[in-house]
Amino acid sequence: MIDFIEELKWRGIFHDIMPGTDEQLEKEMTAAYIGFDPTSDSLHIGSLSQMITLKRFQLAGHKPVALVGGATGMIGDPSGKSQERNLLTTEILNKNLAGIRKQLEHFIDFESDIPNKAEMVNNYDWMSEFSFLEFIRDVGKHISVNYMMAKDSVKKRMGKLDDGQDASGLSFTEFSYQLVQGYDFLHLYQNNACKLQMGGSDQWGNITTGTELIRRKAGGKAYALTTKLITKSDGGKFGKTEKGNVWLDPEKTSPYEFYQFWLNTSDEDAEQFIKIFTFLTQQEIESLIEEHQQAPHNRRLQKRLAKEVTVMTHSQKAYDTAVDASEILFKNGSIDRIETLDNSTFMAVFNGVPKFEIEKNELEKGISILDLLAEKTKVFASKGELRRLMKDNGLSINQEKEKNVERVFTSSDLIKEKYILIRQGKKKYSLIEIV
RNA sequence: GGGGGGAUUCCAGAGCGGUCAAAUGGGGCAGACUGUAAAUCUGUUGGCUACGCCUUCGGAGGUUCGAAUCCUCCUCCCCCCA
Repeated sequence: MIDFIEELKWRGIFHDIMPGTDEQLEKEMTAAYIGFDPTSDSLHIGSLSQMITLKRFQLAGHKPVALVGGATGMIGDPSGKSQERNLLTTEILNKNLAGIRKQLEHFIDFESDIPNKAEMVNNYDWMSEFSFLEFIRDVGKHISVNYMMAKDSVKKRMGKLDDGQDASGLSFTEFSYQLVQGYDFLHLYQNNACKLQMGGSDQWGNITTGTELIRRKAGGKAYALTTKLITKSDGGKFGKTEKGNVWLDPEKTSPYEFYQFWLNTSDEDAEQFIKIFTFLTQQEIESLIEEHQQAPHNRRLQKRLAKEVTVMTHSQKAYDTAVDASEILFKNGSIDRIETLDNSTFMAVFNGVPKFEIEKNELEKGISILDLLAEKTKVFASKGELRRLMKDNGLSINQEKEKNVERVFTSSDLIKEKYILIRQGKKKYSLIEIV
């Protein structure tokens, strides 16, 4: 059996642990849960490492429990937030829960007939039954306000900040979040024999409220394990691009963009990420790192990382298409190559590229480049921006550099009889389609 | 309640009657180099029918030939003393 904690440690994701956790894991098959916040209808790659942690836990012979926060999502976790959160409506929450369930099922085995098959629970199922009075009598009585106020996530929102400014304060609703999450742990401890809660290091406070509650109310012993929050070597926030979050839902982030995100990982981060986000063995990873250091320009590490994560998240097919698209868009992307693509491949390659439309007859009349790209379509925000780009030699039309501001377009400029391909700089494509 | 300071272009932050579409830095975009990396260097960064015109310096008025700059009122923010 794989030593789960050792595994997390060499992968560099281990953060903190409550004493006794390792003994518990050695002693017996243990159930552990991680909570997922339904703040959106898809998880993004920030949650990916948590899902993988659950998966590793399962591979180590233990039983993972994925909790979707139907109840806690209604409240909002103050951890890591400097401002009071807006509440989600029930309708949005339900939609989000459904989306997240689907993604969790894709990663973790909830189906097969193994003793440690995964379970999914929704804390709304037990919290919605709770009356306020019952809750404050049965749960609130066991935890002191002093204890709750000592949490970092709460302290940061009260009194003065380091720079002397007043903290933003937090509502009773957010203050009570940790109790609700703590109760989840108690509930799962009592009903699902769940003895361990895992989460990001920002969850430590919430998790220990749970173990405390279990100790006081059930007289039981429960454990906590946290993983490091993933950071980038340049200090930027992990999982964000200019376009925002990188989502696991292919509708929100196309497999091509997803693949590109991982491919563009910096050298230092790639060494870290391949350990965290793949199931490759230590030997495999070490030899990859060594290969990469020998010939960094080949970017073997990034390619392998991107492959593993894309196949795992989407599919082998989606990965193949993403690689094809990358080849076409970055390497030998001659216009002839693009012209000879069949329609479905063409659409796959340009899936996720912003698309703009133009009336057929406008093009037949002939239209100037400035009007086409900055007036009729909004490929560029202003004509000035487009002029500047052309002056800097940064615009390509159908893969040919274009510097002529007077250029006029007609039907003869179409590729595949209905598109004009615009490229800004090296990698930013847009597609105009006639309608 | 009393006293003081401030609001400037994406952000930070100069400007304090004409030479201001507004210094400088950051960020963005592009070019060179390269590995679709990092670092570096270069250009660019309100709009347009472009050697000119239009819209911008919290909001509304006013003084002036001329205002981001002066005056009045309003809104919001911060600091100090109670």
